[in-house]
This record gives sequence, structure tokens and C-alpha cells, in this order.
Amino acid sequence: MTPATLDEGPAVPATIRDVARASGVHISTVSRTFSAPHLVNPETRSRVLAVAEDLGYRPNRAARALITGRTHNLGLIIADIANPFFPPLIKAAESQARQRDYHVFVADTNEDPIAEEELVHALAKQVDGVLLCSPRMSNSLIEQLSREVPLVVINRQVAGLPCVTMDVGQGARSAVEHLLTLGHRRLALLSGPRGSWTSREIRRAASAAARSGGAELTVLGPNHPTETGGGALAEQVRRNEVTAVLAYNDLMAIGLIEGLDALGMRVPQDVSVVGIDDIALSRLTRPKLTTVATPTAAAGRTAVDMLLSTDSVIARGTRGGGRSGSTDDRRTTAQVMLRTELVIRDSTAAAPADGRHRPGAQVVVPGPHRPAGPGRPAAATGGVVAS
Amino acid sequence: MTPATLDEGPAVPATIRDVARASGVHISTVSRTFSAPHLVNPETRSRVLAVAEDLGYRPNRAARALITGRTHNLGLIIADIANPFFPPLIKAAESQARQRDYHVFVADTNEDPIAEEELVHALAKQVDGVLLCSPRMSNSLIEQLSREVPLVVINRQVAGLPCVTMDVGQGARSAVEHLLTLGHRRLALLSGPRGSWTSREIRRAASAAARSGGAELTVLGPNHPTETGGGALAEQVRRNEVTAVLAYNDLMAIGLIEGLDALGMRVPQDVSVVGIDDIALSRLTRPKLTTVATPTAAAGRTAVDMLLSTDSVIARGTRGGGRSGSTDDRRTTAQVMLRTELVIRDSTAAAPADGRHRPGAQVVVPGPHRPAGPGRPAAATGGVVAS
DNA sequence: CCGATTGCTGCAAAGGTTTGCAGCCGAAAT
DNA sequence: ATTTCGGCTGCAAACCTTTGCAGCAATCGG
Repeated sequence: MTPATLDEGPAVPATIRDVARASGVHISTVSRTFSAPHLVNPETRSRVLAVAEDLGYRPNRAARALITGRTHNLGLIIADIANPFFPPLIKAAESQARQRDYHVFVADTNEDPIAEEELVHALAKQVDGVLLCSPRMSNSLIEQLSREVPLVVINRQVAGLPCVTMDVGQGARSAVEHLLTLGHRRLALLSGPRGSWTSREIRRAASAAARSGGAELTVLGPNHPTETGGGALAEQVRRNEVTAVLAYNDLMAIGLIEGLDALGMRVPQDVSVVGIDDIALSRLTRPKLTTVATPTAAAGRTAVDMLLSTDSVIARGTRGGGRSGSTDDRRTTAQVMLRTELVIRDSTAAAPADGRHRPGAQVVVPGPHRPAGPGRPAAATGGVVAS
Repeated sequence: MTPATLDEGPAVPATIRDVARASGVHISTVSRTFSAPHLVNPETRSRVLAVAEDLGYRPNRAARALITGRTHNLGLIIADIANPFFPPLIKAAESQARQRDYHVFVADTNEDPIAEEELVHALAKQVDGVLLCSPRMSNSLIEQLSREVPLVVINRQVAGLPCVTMDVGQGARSAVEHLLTLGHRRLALLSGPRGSWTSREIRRAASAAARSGGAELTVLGPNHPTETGGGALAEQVRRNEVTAVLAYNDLMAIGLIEGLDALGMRVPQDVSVVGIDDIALSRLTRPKLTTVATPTAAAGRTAVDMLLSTDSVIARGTRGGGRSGSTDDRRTTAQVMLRTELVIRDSTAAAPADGRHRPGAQVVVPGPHRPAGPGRPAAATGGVVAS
């Protein structure tokens, strides 16, 4: 035995042909051993498996994908991994996918719609479907891209496409009502990034709720949905003399609190702040953040399920599905909306008594919502609507 | 024109053959148009490009990978995406890779060494190399896996493999010296997860520094490197009557501060806490966290560069590189260690004067380090050591 | 004992691309 | 006028796997 050759792992990977040769069967038998074990004699099968193990053989997924048309990979496109809102969603999607023998490839767009489109293109050929999370691009572009690769949209509703959204409208309404109950009459809304469906939804609901409550709501934005983005608005918030603020997300809310602090304004004594998302961080800041909890993990799971559901394009292979251009196979595409819940913590309080707006009135225990508590609300499953 | 057929996007993707047919050239010319443009007549080239654009042709990366052996994808395996330490690294790696026309696929292991190994296997055939970040598995397993796919290890040193690490040893030393200067003599170290090279390194350096400073250091752990993990140690910290704590990372430090707060102990008055990492969050908590800044983005960039460097396995294709088992092509594998820096904020102060340990002694301005400041230290580039 | 059935395996095409080699044509060199 | 060369293009093999079809042997039913 030559000293330099310890035959631990082969430098060049073993192919199906090597296994076939070494175990004295045809390559098709080897193939079937892995992809249709019930079709091969148990004795042969175990021999092949032993040889394969011995040679360190692993099926070449590229070659398999080439013929089956299915890669067993999913793409997950995220606006910003650094936003703590996303990791729970990512983890949930990954674990759900793993259960069905799929892998998830995560990509980050830095909140850039251009990067978003490029990533969909780049991913299209290497995954069986993509989860498009919090897209910033236009609906029409999304529809167009959906013809290139099966798509499930998260945090946005696009007609004709499978979507999973959180009911941020209801969340924003609850938040505003909570603030009204505390006596606030001059509110501000820190809106999110341009192109965000969520932001539009929040704005619509918050405006309606404020109006019907006889309060004034000024919208500040669009903004970059980060601490920095929130912090930069402190000055404007002060200038507008509002007593309560609803932020597009927790990160902005936290940034705003920091910014207000720097200006000498205290939360919640001088101004109340409520966020949206209920990221882990919102329990760690001082004051603890009142916020609208969104079921992000459930969203990730649901989206994967929708992508992989049997009536999805992915379920049937590429081999038989040679449909021509006709559009008559339009299936019912599900749209799911997950429930949200207001979690009241320490960043909201009664409106200051000095102002001209309802001095110190009606400090009331928040109506239908759970008082406080560090625990998360139970995961909402939401209703399904077929379109 | 039939009403149901608006020929926007083809339902079935165009192949290189379609483009060839439509532009009246051979498929090899089309291929060259994309992969070796200088070899084809400019006129032909532009015609092919136009047709390709028109048909919405995109090269099938699986087929390309099948023959070139290079997928132009990189894998990035992360212990826990939810840990804010990682996102900057991920983003840096992605942008660096994108510049070289590579895509990065991120995967999360949930701090599980088994999942880690499986992910490397799963990724091995679909990427050209993987960045293994903060591995929890054994060195020998890493070495073994490195024969399956080119590997760059981040946050660990493995002999013979390219590695990029942060000088947490120096960081821990600085932190301990800082605490000693403040008069602390009873210290605790919250160690990290089992299998973490970083944790071992910190422990070694902190112990040495404490010993040579005549202080006592008790090690608590191993622990799960999260807020929860840190918070759970508050009780033990109190029981040990230490006056200062160095945590494996910022998350644990922050969790500990929360936990201490719940026990009625105040930071930094009663006990000083310093973290490691300098995640964005550490500037947002109260008190702001004193911590050891690690150049995570630089680490991500460097690791990608090392993986894609010309003398790497990836640089040469699979076609010519049919080397047999001989190991005589052992190249020099670089190991890079990035500088760290202590950032002093508000979670550290002079040791309480009541204890029996050096009452109120020597509150001194921290020696060689920058005083405070919210700004990040300049990105350290670190030295290169050939092994 | 014959025909049908069952269980297993081999054969070969197919999937989309890259690339070494050879061929063609026109221009420059001799 | 012949040779040489360079620029461009076509040919066909190769990459590794899956899968419809056919073949084979053994078993079963009648």
C-alpha cells in the first residue's frame, strides 16, 4: 500500500455508473434503488446500498433536476434578513420544507425592488418554487414573474396568486382604538417603505379608525423600516405635537423611542408608541413595547404548505405536464390571512393631561384585548378564502 | 388572434435550441454568445441576443452545472439566523459573492451539529463551496466533509483548512482588563454552546487575564447563546457574588441584564456586564452595552474571497481537474484572524464599594481603548498567516 | 403442460448545456 | 497563384440521471 494513498474519501465523486459497475447491476437498477426502492429485489437493493455507501455515492441533484424538472429546493426571498421580523418566518419555512424533503435557499434583497426581480430570475431555474416575502415591486411584475416559476406571496395580496398575509388592518385598528381609549386625539403614523402592501393596509385601517374615533392622524413617510428610519422621525413627531404614534414595525418604533429620548421626550409619559410585529426585541427594550403581534412562524409554514400542496404546479413533474399556452387549467388559488393581536406593554399610557385635547380623560383598561403578559398570543390559523 | 392566447410569457421555458432555431444558427453559437462572447461575430451575437431576449431565454443552470461542474452558487451555513450577530455577515457575503457572479444560499442549523452535517451533505452537490459559520461539530468531521466540497470555516480554526476567525481572545483579554481596571476582583464568564471554538478561546483568554490580574473567575456554562440562555443565569450570578460578568455574546449579556433586573440587581451599579459581538441591539438596550466589537461583515467578505480565490479548488473547473487520489497538490491554505475592539458603553462601572474586594479602588479611564462613542471602530483587516 | 401473470432487470432515449475539434471562407503573405 | 492564417461556425460527445418499454425467469391458474 502506497503511503500517500489512504483511500478514505474519493477525491472525485462516485457516480451512479461506478456503483452499478461495483455491484454488478445496470445503472437503472441503481437509480431505482434510490428513487423507487419497491421495484427492486430486496437482496439486490441491499447490495447496491452497501456498495453506494462504501463508495460514498450521492445522487447528483443537478442531473436529476435536469430530467425530472424538480430540484427539491425552494427559494425564500426576504427584504432584509437583519430585520428580526424575518428569522422566525425563515426558520419555520425551513423546518416545514425539511419535513417534506425540501431545502430552502434564503436570499436577501436589501429592500431593493430591482434586486428582488433579479433574484427571482436567478432562482427560477434552480428551485421548484419561491416564497416572495414582503415584495417591494409592483403587482404586475409579480404576476409576470409568477409565470416563470411557481410563486407564493407573503405579506401582500396579488389577485390570482396564492398569498399569505397577516391581518395588519385589524391590528392597526386595534392599536388606534387602544390609543383612543387612552385619550389620545392627535396621532401620527410612521409609514413603511414604498411599495409595501402592508404599509398601505396599515395606513388605510389606521386612518379609518382614527377618523371614526374623531381623532387626527398625520402620516409620516415613506420611511426605511429600521431603527434608523424610526429615529430620524423623532424631530417630526415632536413638531407635529402628537401624543401617540403607531409605527410600521417594531424596529421603527424602537428607533423612534430612542430618538425621542434624545430629544428629552419620554415614552410613554409624553408620547405613547406602538409598534407592529412583536419581534423578540420588543420585550427587551425599556419601556417594553406595546405592539401588534403577527404570526410570522405560522406564515412561513403556511406559505411552504401552499407551495408544496398537491394541486400546486410543483406536485406534478415536468415530464407529463407539457401543457401548451392554454389558460383553461386555472386552479383555485388560495389566499390566507392570519390573525393578529394587540399586545399591550409599557410604551403606551394615558394621553398627557396638559394638552388642549381631552385633558386626562378616560384612562380605561383596554377593552377586548389581553392586558399585558410576556407570553405570546396563541398562533392564529386564520381563514382560507378561495379566489 | 384567439382571445385566450396573449403571447406574453411562454408557459414552457425557451431552451438554447429554440433560440438557435429562431436565429438560424447552431446551438453551440448560442452557447458561446453567452459564455464566450468574444468568439462570436458581433453581428451574429447581437441577433442571437435579440432573439434570446425576445423568447425570454435563460440558461438552465442545472444543465450548465452538469457539464462544467460549477453551479455558481455558494452555501452559507449559519448556527442561528435569529441571532443578530449573523445578518451583517450574511449580507456582506452575499454582496461580495454577487460581485463575482455567485449566489449565496443561506441555511440555518438551529445550533444543531447533526443538522450541520446534513446540510453540508445536502449542499455539497448544489454549490461550488460552502462557508461553514460557527460550526458546532467536531474538527475531524469538518476535515472529513472538506473532502466532499470546498470549505471555508468561519469562527473556528481547523488545521489545514482555510479559516477566518475574529480575535476574540484579544477581545476577552481587553474586556477582563477593563473590568480589573474598574476594580472588579470577582468575575464570572458565561460560556457559550458546547462545541464552539469561540467559546473555548474566550474562556482561555479570560482565565489567563483574570489569573494574571489576581482576580477570581468562575465559569458558568455551557449555555444556549440567546437572551433566554443569559437570563437563566441571573440567579447563579447573584449566588456567586460576582461584581462583573463577561458573556459569550451580546444576546446572553442582554438576557442576563434583564434577568438581574428581575432579581432587583442593577447594572452597572451592582454588577458590570460586558458582551461580545457589538450587535446593533447592544446600542438600543438600557443600559447600552459595553462589548467587544467583532468585524462580522469583514469576516463574510473575506470568507467569500478565500473560497473564490484563484488558487482555490473552485477556480479550476471539474473538466481538467481529474486528479487522482494523490495529496501532493497541497496548497498553502490561508488562515485569517480579524482584529476585535472593546467598545465601552454604559453597562460597566466601578466595582461596588461595599464588598470586601478592594473598596472603591482605582476608577480609571480605560487604558488603550477608545472611551465610548456610538461609532463603530474602523473595520479591521487583520493579518494573514499561511499554515 | 401451456398460457398468462408477476417480479425484477436491462436497454436506450431524453433532458439542456459546454467544448474540443474540424471545417469553411476570405484576406493577407509569399 | 498558392499557402497561411485568423475569425467564425457547425458537429458531436459528454455530463449524470430518470423512466417507458421490453425481455426474462419463475410462478400460477387452468
